[in-house]
Amino acid sequence: MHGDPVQAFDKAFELAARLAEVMRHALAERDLTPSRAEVIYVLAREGAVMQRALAEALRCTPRHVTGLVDQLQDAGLVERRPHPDDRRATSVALTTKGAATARWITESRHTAASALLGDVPGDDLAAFVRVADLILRQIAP
Amino acid sequence: MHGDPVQAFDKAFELAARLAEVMRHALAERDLTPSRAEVIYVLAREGAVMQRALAEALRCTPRHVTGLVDQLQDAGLVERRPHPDDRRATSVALTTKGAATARWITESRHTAASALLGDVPGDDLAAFVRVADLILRQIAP
DNA sequence: TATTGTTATACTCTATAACTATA
DNA sequence: TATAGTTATAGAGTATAACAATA
Repeated sequence: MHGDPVQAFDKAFELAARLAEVMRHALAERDLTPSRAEVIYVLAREGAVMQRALAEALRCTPRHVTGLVDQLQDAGLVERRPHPDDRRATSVALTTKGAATARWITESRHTAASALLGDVPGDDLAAFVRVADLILRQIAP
Repeated sequence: MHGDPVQAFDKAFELAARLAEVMRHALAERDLTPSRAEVIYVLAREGAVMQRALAEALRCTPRHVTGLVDQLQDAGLVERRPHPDDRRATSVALTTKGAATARWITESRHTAASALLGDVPGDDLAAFVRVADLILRQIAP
């Protein structure tokens, strides 16, 4: 069974479902959800960001961002600040605790990657990334 | 950047999120959700199945199966029948329309697999499946 | 008039707990 | 007493629409 597209396709979906489950479970340890974690990830990468920009980054509605930021703010991970140039807008940024959570996420990623993939031959990993990239390009938004 | 575990790990998650989104979108065309589609998939593979067994196959609660079967029954895709040996139990099976939907799912899978992976070299596909299998074994339930 | 964010409302997916009918 | 399924209830995630303040 070498290189059957349907087999690889099914495998990708099975992997998708299981990884999502594992990720939800790991994030729950810090009372995070995939969406909340993505907010933290975006803020760690980009610094202070308008809620509107968050909605675009997460591809969700502004209303939903309000809720996510509410939750993260209640948990002390982010803070709202008035936008310096536009008094309608709200700027969101990580708190010290939020930055620590971002580091925890990064470390967990590295730890899990080593545990799951540390023994995989480099050529196989490279092929995996090639195929994944190809799929991602073809289903790009 | 040949064979970085963290890169492959991140790629797997990105792929997971996008494929889930694509699948939800494709299934919505027939008013299906991933869970409802999985019920159909199980029934297509195993024939008539007790609701209790469905709950185990989907790794969800019996209560949730009640709801899923209700929805699929309303849509005319499955039917409930009394279990021949146990009057407490309910047996669920595909209707003719449900069997047709199962075939549509299979065809869609093949079509999408060809479109997304038809041009990928066989060796890369095989490596992709190898890595995916390795990850799946390590995070097995 | 258009845009930022919020309040109000609702739908879907999923879970726990209590209950009924059977085993 | 234990099991199969259902009713009742609840919580998370997400969406649309109407509205406030500001641009």
